[in-house]
Amino acid sequence: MDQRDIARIARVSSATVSRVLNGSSLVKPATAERVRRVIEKQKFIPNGSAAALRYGKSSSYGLIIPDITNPFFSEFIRSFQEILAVKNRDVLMASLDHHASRMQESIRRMMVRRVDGIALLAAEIESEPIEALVLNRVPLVTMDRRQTGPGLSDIAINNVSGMNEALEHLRALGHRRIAYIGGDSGLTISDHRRAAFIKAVKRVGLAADPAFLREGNYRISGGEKAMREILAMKTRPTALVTANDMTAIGVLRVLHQTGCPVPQTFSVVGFDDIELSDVIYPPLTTLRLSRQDLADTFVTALEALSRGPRTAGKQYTVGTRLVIRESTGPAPR
Amino acid sequence: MDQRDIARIARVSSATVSRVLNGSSLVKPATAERVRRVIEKQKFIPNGSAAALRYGKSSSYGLIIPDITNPFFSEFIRSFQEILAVKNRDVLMASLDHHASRMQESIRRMMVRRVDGIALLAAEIESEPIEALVLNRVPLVTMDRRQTGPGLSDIAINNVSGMNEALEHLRALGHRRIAYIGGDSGLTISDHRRAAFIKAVKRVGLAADPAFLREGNYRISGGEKAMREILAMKTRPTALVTANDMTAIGVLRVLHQTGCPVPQTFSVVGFDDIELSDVIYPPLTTLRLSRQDLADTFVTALEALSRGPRTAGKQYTVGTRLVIRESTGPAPR
DNA sequence: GTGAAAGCGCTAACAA
DNA sequence: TTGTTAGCGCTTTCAC
Repeated sequence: MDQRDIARIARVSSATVSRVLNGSSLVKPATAERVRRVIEKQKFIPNGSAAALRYGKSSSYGLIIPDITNPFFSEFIRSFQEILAVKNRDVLMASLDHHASRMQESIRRMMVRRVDGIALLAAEIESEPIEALVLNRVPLVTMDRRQTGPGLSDIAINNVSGMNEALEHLRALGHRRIAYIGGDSGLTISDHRRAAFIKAVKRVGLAADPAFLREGNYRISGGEKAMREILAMKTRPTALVTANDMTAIGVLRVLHQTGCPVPQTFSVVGFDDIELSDVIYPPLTTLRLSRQDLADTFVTALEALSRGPRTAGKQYTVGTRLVIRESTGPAPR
Repeated sequence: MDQRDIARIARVSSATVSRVLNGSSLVKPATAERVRRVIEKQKFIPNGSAAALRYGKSSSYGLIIPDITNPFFSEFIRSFQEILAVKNRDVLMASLDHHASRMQESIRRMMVRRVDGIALLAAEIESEPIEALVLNRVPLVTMDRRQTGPGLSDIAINNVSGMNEALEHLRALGHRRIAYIGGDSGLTISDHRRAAFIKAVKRVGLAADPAFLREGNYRISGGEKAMREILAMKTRPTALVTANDMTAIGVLRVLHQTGCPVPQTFSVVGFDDIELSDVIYPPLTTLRLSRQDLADTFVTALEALSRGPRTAGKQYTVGTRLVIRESTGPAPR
């Protein structure tokens, strides 16, 4: 069953059916109505592949994330899809799950599908796949790479204001030794966040002790490992800031196991504000990075780039802000 | 850049390029090699829409889930995608996020894309969208609907063996009053699971007190609400079985807040074994339902149905088994 | 072993 | 306001 069949039954041409389907104003209302009725009656479903072939694009976007089981990303996906569903666009998702090698393969699959653009929230990307995208005029929007170009936009996370808030909060509570547990080192995202922490520490008049800067992996396990190392130190911090909430959950878990009450022995500040943050014990003080805002910005950026094939990229920013719950308290004396 | 361009450069016809791309054995190795080199050199990416148009199918599957932020489903997605990526198939995902109305719309979008089949892990489905799928010969594989037909398979969760294990475990620990917190009532999935619980209770020689059968919503909030109601009862249970781990987490949270140590005051058994189960406190005793097995079965079922347009559906089963951790212990006396 | 050519279903330019 | 028609890029007979 194709448009021609509908056309035949409705006694019009297939062009008219196409016009009706696409809401062209050129069709006489009565004709349109007649065609619509036939479409309805026949339960006709247009063939998206044909339209995609004709247009050279598929009205879908690719989305590449590092790890779908990290709630931050699944919550992001939800927002991203929701926004695009309203615009009648599909999402082709790929989760790397810590196999960096999948990046190439995912991008290729998306190019075969002729996606109208790719949102890349994942860690590093090598220049080769980027070149392939540029070459094929596929818009790319990255997160916190701080690099733009033709068809390439970036969304920076403004860690700084949030980190400043967090450090002021901790400082006001009397903390002077504050540690940071980052993400996988080497990722630009980790580096920026870490740098924002260091800057904020200095800003409140404290020294950034290198021993207090630990590495994690954005997962619970990384938080656990780093926290155990910290507990083994002779001079311990009294507060910890982590690169994301999963890391903070790992930290809390170790503290719980070793019988260190939070926030009496340590204050903990997370990053992201995943839904779980409000549900774990104690509810986590954290830097909120709105998935909704982030998803909105990604869509805006993608749409802007989709307008022209070599539109200049833009640098966008989304902010963070402190949400105070119960995992922070006065420094132990 | 299309196949004809490649053909021209390689001094062959586009048919030969197509053959090379699809690994046809009809091409002389030397020719194939030459073509491959040109493809490589030109960084040619075939157009999937054209192939899809030609074939009438898109080498992709649709996946519909109720809630992507429930770890059970995000873990499932990971497995499902991983299996299909190897087979070079894409996944078109839709998360309903508790808007049942999105089902129709999602199915329609998938039909427009001419998916080769749909995996439906979501709650209820009305007969209308199912008919549309059958009419268009789109294979459908559902979970725990226990209904099959031409082009329609089902994967039942064998709750029974797991529930029996759980009840035997609790019974051996001396529990006699055991409550159940289910999912949203009215869903076939909830009903089956609840029925399995009741059966298992009787099997270990206990009565299934209706007051001990509560309703939840598969989310943390449902577990919290039900647990608060249970705490308000005059005769309380000493153990709880929940319809999924998120519900159990809600239960644990309320018990924590009200100062009831687990498992000393209540034993709690979850369902699913999401990765978080091992990380919360206390680590959750739960009925493991392997996402890997489930995803494997879905793919197997979809592929079986894809072979012929009206292949008879099959009833599959995946099992559950008890994982004992620390949220269960001897009944308080 | 390879090529020519038809056609998958749709849209848009042009004609009427 | 509507119809005719030429492709979009690919696969697949059918010839050679």
